[in-house]
Amino acid sequence: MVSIKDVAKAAGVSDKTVSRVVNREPNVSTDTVEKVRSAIDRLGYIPNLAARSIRSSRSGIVGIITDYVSTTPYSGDIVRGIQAWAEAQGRTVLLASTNGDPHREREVWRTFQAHRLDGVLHVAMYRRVVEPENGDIHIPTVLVNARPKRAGSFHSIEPDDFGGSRALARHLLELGHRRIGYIRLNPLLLGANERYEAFRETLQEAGLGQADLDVRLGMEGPIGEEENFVFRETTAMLSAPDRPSAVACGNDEMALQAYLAALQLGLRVPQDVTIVGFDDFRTISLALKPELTTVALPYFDLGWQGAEILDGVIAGPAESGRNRSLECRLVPRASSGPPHQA
Amino acid sequence: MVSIKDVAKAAGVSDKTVSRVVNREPNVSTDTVEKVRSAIDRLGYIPNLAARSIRSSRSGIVGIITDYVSTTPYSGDIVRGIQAWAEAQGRTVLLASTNGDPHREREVWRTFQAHRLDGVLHVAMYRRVVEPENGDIHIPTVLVNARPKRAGSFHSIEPDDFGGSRALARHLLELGHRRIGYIRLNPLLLGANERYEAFRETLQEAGLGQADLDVRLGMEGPIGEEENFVFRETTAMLSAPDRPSAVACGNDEMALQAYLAALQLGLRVPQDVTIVGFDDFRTISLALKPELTTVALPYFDLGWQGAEILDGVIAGPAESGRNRSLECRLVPRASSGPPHQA
DNA sequence: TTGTAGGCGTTATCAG
DNA sequence: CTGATAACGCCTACAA
Repeated sequence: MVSIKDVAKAAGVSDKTVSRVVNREPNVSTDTVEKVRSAIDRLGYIPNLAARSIRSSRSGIVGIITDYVSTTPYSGDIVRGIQAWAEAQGRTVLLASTNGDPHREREVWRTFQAHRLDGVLHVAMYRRVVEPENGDIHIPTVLVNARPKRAGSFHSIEPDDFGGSRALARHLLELGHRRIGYIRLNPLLLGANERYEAFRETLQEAGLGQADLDVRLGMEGPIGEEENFVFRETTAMLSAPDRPSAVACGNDEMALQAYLAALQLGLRVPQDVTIVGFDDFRTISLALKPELTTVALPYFDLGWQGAEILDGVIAGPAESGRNRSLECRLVPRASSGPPHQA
Repeated sequence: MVSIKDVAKAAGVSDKTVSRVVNREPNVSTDTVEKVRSAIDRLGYIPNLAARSIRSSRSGIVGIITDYVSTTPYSGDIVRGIQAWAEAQGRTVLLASTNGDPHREREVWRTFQAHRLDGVLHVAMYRRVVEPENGDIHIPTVLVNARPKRAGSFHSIEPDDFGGSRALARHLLELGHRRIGYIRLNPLLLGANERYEAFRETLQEAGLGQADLDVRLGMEGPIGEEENFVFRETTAMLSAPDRPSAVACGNDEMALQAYLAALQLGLRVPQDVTIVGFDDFRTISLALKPELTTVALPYFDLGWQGAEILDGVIAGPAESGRNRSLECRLVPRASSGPPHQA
């Protein structure tokens, strides 16, 4: 491996001078710079960052800790967002995952510490409350798609499921729907309740009563091995004589199953029944015909902005943790329309 | 930051002795080990890997280079497979992506070199032929889900699309189908042609003629912004008077659209028409009702085994690159059945 | 503008 | 079994 000394020898200068050129320090004659540059190119010298980080005790690396394999494969976008940011900054990203095992997580923190990471993004693949198992290891940390157990103990960034769900409900109201079905997500998911509550609340404010909202549980059980009732429940819901004119689903996967149930009953989307989802999981939302009206989860931006926040924490004094909320925008497509006039 | 010297002082031994204990070298008295261990715990000492890698010129880090954002979000499983292997080995994973930009890729290789990575896994998110842009940087490298442009220039590991597609065709033949539709993937994808060729060939060997196979192009155009004809073509195919009794789709997303087309025509799956996919993209294949018969792409294992191969390359002498092929298994579910007896 | 001495945290070598 | 010493590649401090 060619080192700074080799370059120095080849260029006929001291190693410190090479160092100066590499780090663009001032006070080096144009001549010398030229000589050194050419030697660097000729020898293919690349500075050893490990050696550099020993001196500066700054590695230029940020770590990502993820927990479970995603329920929504799309949540990998969070990681992409972080990466994109890191690349734009000339930083590097170290990746580790815990599989939800606290013991494993402590190991990861040790590894991160051993690499002297500048900061850590603690990413939850589904939105939830977390308590990082970092023992007594203090590395600037930001929680992404999660909030800390003890408010203020960490900076964090989350999607605004609540607002997104309100927008969705308003959309259906504006189209004229007055009898609406709702298929709930697994109650274990933090987003599940917010989405449902926002939806219910918005309809209530518009004057709809209990009886106008037909709520069914779509999934239940431990994450990753839940039972799935969506098809059965939607079929039941749409077979009833007073069936709703619109069905809102907790996410896009559920909406897919609602489509199948509706079609199997001979109902057309959206002429006979409006179906909407949540997440804008595009593999599904764009593959469905007609394409699915849904709410976009800003996964990429959660990652990117989370990284920005982390950068601030690394640089500045870490005041008490703040929580940032990211808008979830309504994405109106062809699966929603006015109710069928029976 | 507490260093090895602090521990040495606290334990009343030399720093080398601490080093011995940390690295589990032999020839240290139980007594000393005990003393050192306790000092380490007391002080919370964690070895500085950067310093270690300076001496040993081995970082213990492997890099992952990915190209495009996946067409199939499931292909993130390749990365998970690598990670799982790395974690089992006590190695760490550095992540970078190129977005398909050769300039960017050269930068990534420089960064990897700067970190003195032990090896690199060059991962393609859709299967294709690649030519790593590593300039004159020589780090042991294995291509995953891809093959090298110049055969033998790199080790590589790929899924056996061909074999998987044969298995799928045989499955349909065994069920008794004799008139079959096929929706082709974007021809730009390497897997597209293999899947189609294997399928056609297998049917031909079974005595089916040109007229028994109705082939349609499902997608076309640059990756990520292709035009999608699946719904339209499947609808046309299944509306014909001599419609096929089974439709094979290039992947599961296409199968989803084929379902919608069939249902909209009032056809039941599988009683009226069998539909099968490819990839076993479970977010779709398990959400479809009935669940989708498909072929599983061994993404996770591509990652894991790719990492194993890399480990061999790092350790041993790098003989000329070999290509390993991973089986794609048929996953029979409820969407395939015998043809309807008209 | 340039070079020298020394040290960052670790391990290899070799002597004790 | 243990420790002194040097070295890894780089940078800080200071001197020339």
